Amino acid sequence: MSTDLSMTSYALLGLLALDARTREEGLTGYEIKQRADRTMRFYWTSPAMSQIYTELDRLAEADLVMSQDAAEGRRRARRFTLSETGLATLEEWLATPPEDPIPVLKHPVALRLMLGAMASPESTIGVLDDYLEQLSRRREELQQVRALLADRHEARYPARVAQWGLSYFDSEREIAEQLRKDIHDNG
Amino acid sequence: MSTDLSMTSYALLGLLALDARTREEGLTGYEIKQRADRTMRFYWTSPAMSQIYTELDRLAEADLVMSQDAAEGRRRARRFTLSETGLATLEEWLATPPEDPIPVLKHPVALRLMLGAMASPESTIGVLDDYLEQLSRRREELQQVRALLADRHEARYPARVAQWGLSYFDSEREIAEQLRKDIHDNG
DNA sequence: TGTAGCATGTAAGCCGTTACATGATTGA
DNA sequence: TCAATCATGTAACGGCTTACATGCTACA
Repeated sequence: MSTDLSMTSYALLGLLALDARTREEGLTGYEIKQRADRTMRFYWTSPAMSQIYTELDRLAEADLVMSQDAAEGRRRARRFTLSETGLATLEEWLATPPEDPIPVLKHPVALRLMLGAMASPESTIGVLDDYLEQLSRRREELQQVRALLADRHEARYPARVAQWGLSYFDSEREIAEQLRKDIHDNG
Repeated sequence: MSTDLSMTSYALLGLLALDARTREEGLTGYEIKQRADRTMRFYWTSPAMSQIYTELDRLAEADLVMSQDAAEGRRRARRFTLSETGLATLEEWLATPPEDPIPVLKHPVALRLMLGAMASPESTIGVLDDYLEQLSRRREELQQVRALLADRHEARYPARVAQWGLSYFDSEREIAEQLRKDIHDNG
């Protein structure tokens, strides 16, 4: 058990596990991508389609997922479900606390801000404004996801994660506005 | 000009640019790594030593940095400084607002929380507690960096970035505590 | 005298992306 | 009938990490 998968593998197993609670047929690679785009991208990444298929092949090879070709009449499709080994692997992973739980953050705006002294205050403020705009757009998207999950007891954990994301966006908005003002006032 | 470098390349150019304002000799790869470990890792990544050397070679090849072998007597070392082209490239990059300014966040704790329903509340709370502990450790480290920069006018932009990081840690602490309580109360 | 820190590099390999290619089905 | 969406895959490559290898210098 547990040939040490990548985080993204566990994430895919997780999406399958979540789905298994409400459906039986499993998910196609395409559908997994949609789920990832809708929620996972906010606190992880949404892997490229090609990677999802590659990853699913690898997981199938390791007997962590089972694939089943589409029923006749329908468009060609492979539907993936968690195997028992897959479920056990996922549960084992969940029970093992992460060695280094600090998130990896790659913040292009902060990177630029570091060099703000090399640019005009106006252009730095412009970058912050762009960021603020993107933030509110993203926040709204996530807010809609959150709304779909609200009050569904089985979805309370995903709802909490969405809440986390909203809180992050709010905090970013606040500090970006503060820094904007600071730069405006003090250069 | 501008053969489209990776973000990390710009980050390295940025570290060289910051250093150039107070020193003339430039930095060794080793010293760049130290700078990156001290500050950059909080909002970007601190690249592996091997990558820094590889990257510096590439930048030197493109005439964006100049390397100079150590003066005699000293231990063998290559010191890197920004070239004029390098400075121009960096300034051009700074003037071009990022196409997609949303940070990439890979949050292993949020990923696990998404699947909290598969584990016991106690174990999920344990993960959050570990996270909170790491957070406060990290916060303290950054606080010290921040303290070093405080009140030095030339360092006001790096100080702002540090401030940003502190605000992020604070926000994370708050939401993690809230969610911890929520899970404790409602499972 | 020996260990920690300074300093540089090569090799192998993983993870993930973009670009490309193919084809079926639905609905306007 | 034509575009959008569903659906799957291959190839090439970039970025970054770990592991490994080497050697000097300061200092306890």
